[in-house]
Amino acid sequence: MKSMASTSEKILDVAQSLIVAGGYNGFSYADISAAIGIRKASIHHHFPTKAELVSVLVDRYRRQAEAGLESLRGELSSPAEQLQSYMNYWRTCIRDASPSFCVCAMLAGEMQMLPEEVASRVRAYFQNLAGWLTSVLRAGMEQDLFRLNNRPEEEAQMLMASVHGAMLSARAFSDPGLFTTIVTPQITRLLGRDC
Amino acid sequence: MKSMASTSEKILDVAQSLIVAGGYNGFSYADISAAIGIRKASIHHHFPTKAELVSVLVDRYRRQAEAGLESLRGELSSPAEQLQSYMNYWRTCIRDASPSFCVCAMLAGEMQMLPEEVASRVRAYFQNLAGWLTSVLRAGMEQDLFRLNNRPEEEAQMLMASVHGAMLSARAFSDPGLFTTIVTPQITRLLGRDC
DNA sequence: TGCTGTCTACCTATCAGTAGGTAGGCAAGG
DNA sequence: CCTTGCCTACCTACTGATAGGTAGACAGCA
Repeated sequence: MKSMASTSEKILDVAQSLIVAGGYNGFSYADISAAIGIRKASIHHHFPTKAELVSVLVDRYRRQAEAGLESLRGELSSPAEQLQSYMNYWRTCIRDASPSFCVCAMLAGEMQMLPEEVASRVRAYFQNLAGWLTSVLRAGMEQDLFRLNNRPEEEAQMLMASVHGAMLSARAFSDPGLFTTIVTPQITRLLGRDC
Repeated sequence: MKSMASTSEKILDVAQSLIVAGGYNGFSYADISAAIGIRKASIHHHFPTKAELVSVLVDRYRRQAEAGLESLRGELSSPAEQLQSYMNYWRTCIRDASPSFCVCAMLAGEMQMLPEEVASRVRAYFQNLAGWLTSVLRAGMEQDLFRLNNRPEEEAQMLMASVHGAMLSARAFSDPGLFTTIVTPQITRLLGRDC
């Protein structure tokens, strides 16, 4: 009864963890094949080309993120809590699994040499996340929960950059706690504590 | 008289631009060979293994950064100007050459699958940069130029994450201006403008 | 003479991707 | 009921290209 995951979903799961560890060029069909115990050729049956596999993967990732963020907005009334909860998600990921990282932040670094079909989907993820953060910040501003020094779109970009940069630093220093150290004050700052 | 660069320096230069574009797994000896017009085997003469090449490259990169940051501290008396000037360096890089990125930020993402000799050097770069930023922030704080809400070490980490995250975003959105949009307010914030 | 840098020619391993075949499920038709 | 035909999922075996790396020859220069 456990793990009803289809083969193609297993392939995507493994590929995702491999991308998180080493990026687009950091994994091969052979790696996936070894991890889930089917032949290389069988993976090509599900995903004819690598670009297609990663495209599907990024689409799925964006949809999952979209759904997760949307449900945060539904379950938590306060924009401040929504923001905090988004940050907590990553804090937990990074604390529990050291190899944790945002798939799209990883791929964004390799943007220049990604197949266009993949690159455009990474852009879509960034746009999506920026949009969600913007609307949460705007809502918080209108409720006088946040005291923003810049336009919501800009503050959203700043926050997003902090989160991704914090992931990078946490990984560089092999220190999961560093993520919180970096991100928490950025959220605190928005809570009007500065005036 | 122009370009007295030795072959090994040319190799490192090309390798660096290739890493910036696609990371450790994103380039090969064949790529370098094609770019500077010598055979693959000749590159092995200068750098027997890829791990060694990248180790030397990161060492050189760290030394150059170290020297550059140190000279900023020598030439500019105000910590605020020093910080601004560090940020300007990257702003210019990113504006002028779209494929611009910090070598070590790139490699930090791949940390998990980097040869240990490379990984440790990437860590050294991050430590070095964090140290410089910390000391600049501390100096500015003591001169009452900065109004820090956190300890200088933490603010340094926050700033570093913002810079690297901003590079990522600028690349993801193919928008060099986004780097400034993200980083400038972070510096402004330190200038005590918030009270 | 011996060292430095480059070359040609090669190696083994792995890459993404293909060709062609097999086993089983399922549905239509006799 | 059972056969025919198609489908999905997987397989073995292979391709051409490329990966990082090596061996040994040769030319020029100290």
